[in-house]
Parts: sequence; structure tokens; C-alpha cells
Amino acid sequence: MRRTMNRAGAAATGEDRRIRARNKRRILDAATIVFSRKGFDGASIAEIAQRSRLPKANVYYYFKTKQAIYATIIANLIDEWDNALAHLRADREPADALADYVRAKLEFSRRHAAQSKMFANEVVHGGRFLSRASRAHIHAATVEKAKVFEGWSKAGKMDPVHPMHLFILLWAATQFYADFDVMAKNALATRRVSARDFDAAATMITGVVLKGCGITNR
Amino acid sequence: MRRTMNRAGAAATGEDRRIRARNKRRILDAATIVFSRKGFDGASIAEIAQRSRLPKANVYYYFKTKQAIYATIIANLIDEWDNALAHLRADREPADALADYVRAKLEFSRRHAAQSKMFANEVVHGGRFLSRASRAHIHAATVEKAKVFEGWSKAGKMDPVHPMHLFILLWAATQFYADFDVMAKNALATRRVSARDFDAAATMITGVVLKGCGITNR
DNA sequence: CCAGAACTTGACCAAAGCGTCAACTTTTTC
DNA sequence: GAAAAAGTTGACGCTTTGGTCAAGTTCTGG
Repeated sequence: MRRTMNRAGAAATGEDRRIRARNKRRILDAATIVFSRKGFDGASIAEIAQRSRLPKANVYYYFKTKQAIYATIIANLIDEWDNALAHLRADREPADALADYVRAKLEFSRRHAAQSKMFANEVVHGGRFLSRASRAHIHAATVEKAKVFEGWSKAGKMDPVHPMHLFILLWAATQFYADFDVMAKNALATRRVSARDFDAAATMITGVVLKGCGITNR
Repeated sequence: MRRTMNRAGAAATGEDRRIRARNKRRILDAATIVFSRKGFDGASIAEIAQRSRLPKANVYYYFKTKQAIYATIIANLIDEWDNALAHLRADREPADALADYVRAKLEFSRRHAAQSKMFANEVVHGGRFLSRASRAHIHAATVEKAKVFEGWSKAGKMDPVHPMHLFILLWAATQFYADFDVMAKNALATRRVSARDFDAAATMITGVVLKGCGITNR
């Protein structure tokens, strides 16, 4: 992150230049929606500009390229997943930890459906803009949590299920309702996947996975 | 589907005009790859033409618009899923039927990764080109299979798990390895998600789901 | 072997889109 | 309150791209 400097080289007034921060936010918010609906190539700067109520040239004043906007959003997003992941701690009871994780992840994807879709889109297209750092971060987080599963298995708290594939199962199941909401709506014959639907999903996923992994429900 | 007619109005020679059939196939194959990598907007007819080794104008001779190519592929794809779905029959033992279904679906997405990704992309973007007919077809298939689950539950062959959400869980888990292969590769720390990985996935999914649904493993 | 249908293809067009720029206004700093 | 930094913006350049066309070649049926 480049810091805006005034002449004396001191940090900018406020925590970041006010106007700058506000406008960047507006652009990023607008861009998230447009990217999630149209994908990288389908999204046009003109539309992003219109949505953020700024002239196109002004968007280019804050971001050098379309790619820069896109990459910024992707990078931010990855950090946020760590919050849900934090529930999977080795020192907790697997039943509680897993239930909380599933709920947190589902909740996150429900509330940040646009980001979630953007990421899904990015991954489907081969992760062209996933930086090495992001990949490494995700990999490390995944491995770490897989170790938690293994720990639980060794402690006899759950069956010796393949930890990485289990992790993927959870990931897939919790992403689906946001990323593929069109399919979910179709299947559930509803116009909108409601909070209640997410709740039913959480219950079902948690129930099947806990029992399926031989975790006693405390 | 418009049928090519010769002067007399009889059906075309062969089963479809040879050249026509061959070229359409080449275009569709090339387009599948390009669309799956770049999405609808990102894909250019020029690239599709190059990949099918035909001049661009020739592509337009066979397909009126880019959208027509895209829609053709999507429509074809949906039919193919019915094959995997056919395993879920009420008169079978749930353990066998589910295991076969998971394996078939996983196998399908492994072998037709490009189509699978194309579809995923389409759905993430709101299913702009999913026809009413396709949606209806998917919906009907889903409901039908959910009924199979309910039947098994009532017959005491499995727990009364929410059938539609269970179906979604299976769908999500089996799609993941093809659609989000970048994530899978990252998680499994491999350069390619191999047949062996798919096998491990099938084993894990089947194992957890069967046990999780209280299905006795025969 | 001929007529007409099917196919092929280079050249072209208009629209859209990314990114630039130079002139202008507002805000900040001292 | 003046100078500099930050922000604003309409107009423009240039490339890409979806799609068209018209002139040609090859097939095919009789």
C-alpha cells in the first residue's frame, strides 16, 4: 500500500487522506458488484464508474488499471476468510468447532455474496490474478486446519477421515449457496435463498458431517 | 435445431451433412475450451476460430452469434448430467446408489472439466443463458431425486435428512474438484488433480455421507 | 457435365472499451 | 493568501471485437 505523503514526508492527515479513502471505497464497492456479475472481462470501467457516481477518468486517477481494482478486491477478500477459519482450533471440542465454522462460513458467504462470487469466478478461470502470496496464504491455512483434524483423529475424537478432502467438502458445501445461488434457488424453488435456508443448510451439513466423521455430539 | 434440406426437401444425406457436422463439432469443442478459460465475455470469436482452425467468417457461417455457440454448449451439457443422476434409483440400496452416483459425478466432472467450468461460470453469473427449459429440467430432476431420498428415509434405510440440502451437498462436493481445481491443487499441493485424488475424494465423500445419513454399509 | 446448394474466406464496419491527457477546480500547507 | 498538492473531468486515441458481405470454390444430385 503506497502512502500518500505531503511535502514534509509525514503521514497523511487523518488516517488516510479523507477524499482518497472515500472515493477508493466507493470504487471498490461498485467494482465488487460489477465484477461479481460480469466477471473480469465482462465488467467495464464505464459501468464501475457509473455505479460509483464518478467520472471514468476519476476512477483511473485512483487505480492505474482495471486489473489493479480487481486485484485489490481479491487480496482483501482472502484476509476475511481467516475469521471463519479461526473457529477451527485444536483445543476445542470438534463438535462445537465444526458447527461454528460451518455457520460462520455460511454466514460470511451469505452476507458477502458478491465477493464470494468474484472469488469463485476468479478460481474457475484459473486464478490468473491470485498472487503467489495469496496462494501461499490459503495453502498454509488449509494445511494448518487439516492438522487440527488429524489431531482430533489421533485423540480419538473423530474417525481418521482424510483431512484435506474433508476440508474441501466443507469448503464446497459452504460456498455453494452463495456462489451457485441460481442453482440453489432452482432446487429449493424459491426466489431468494433466505437466512432460513442458510440455517437449514448449516443444520444439515453439520449434522451429516459430525455423524459421518464419528464425532459424538457431546 | 434447423435441419439442412437439399432441393427435394428430403432429410440431408448421411445423418447430417458431413462437412457441417464435422465443422460444428470442431467449433463447439474449441469454444468449450475458450469459454471455460475466459468466460463468455472474455472469449473472442477470433480465438475460437483459431483454435478450430477455421477462418472467423466460417465460424459465423455455422453459428449466427457468439451467444448461439455458448447456448448450444450449455444445453448439450445439461443432458449429460442425467446419466450420473440415473444411478439414484429408489429401488436400489442407498449405499450402492449413492456410492455409484458420487463416483459417476466425480468421474464426469474430471473428464469434462471444461464443460463443468463453463457451466459453473454461467451459474455464478446468474444463469443469463440458462433457458427456462433447462432450468425446469434441472428442477424436475432435483425434485425427483430428493423424493428418492425421502423414500429411503421413510423405509428406514436412512435418517430423515433434509433431502434437497443433501442433494446440494453432494452436488457441491462433486463439482468442486473440477470447477475449483485451482483451489484443490493448492490444498493438495499437487500440480494436477489426478485420478487418484478423485478416487480419494470419492471414498471420503461416500464414507462421510453414508455414515452421516445413517446408511448401513450393507 | 451442369445447375444449384453448400461451403470458404479476406476485407471491412461500427461499437465498445481501456487508458491518457491537459486544462481546470478544490484542498491543504505554511 | 499564495503556492503546491490533490482531486476532477470532458474529450480523445487506439485497439479489440462481434458481426457482415460479396466474391469465390467445392459438392452433390440428376
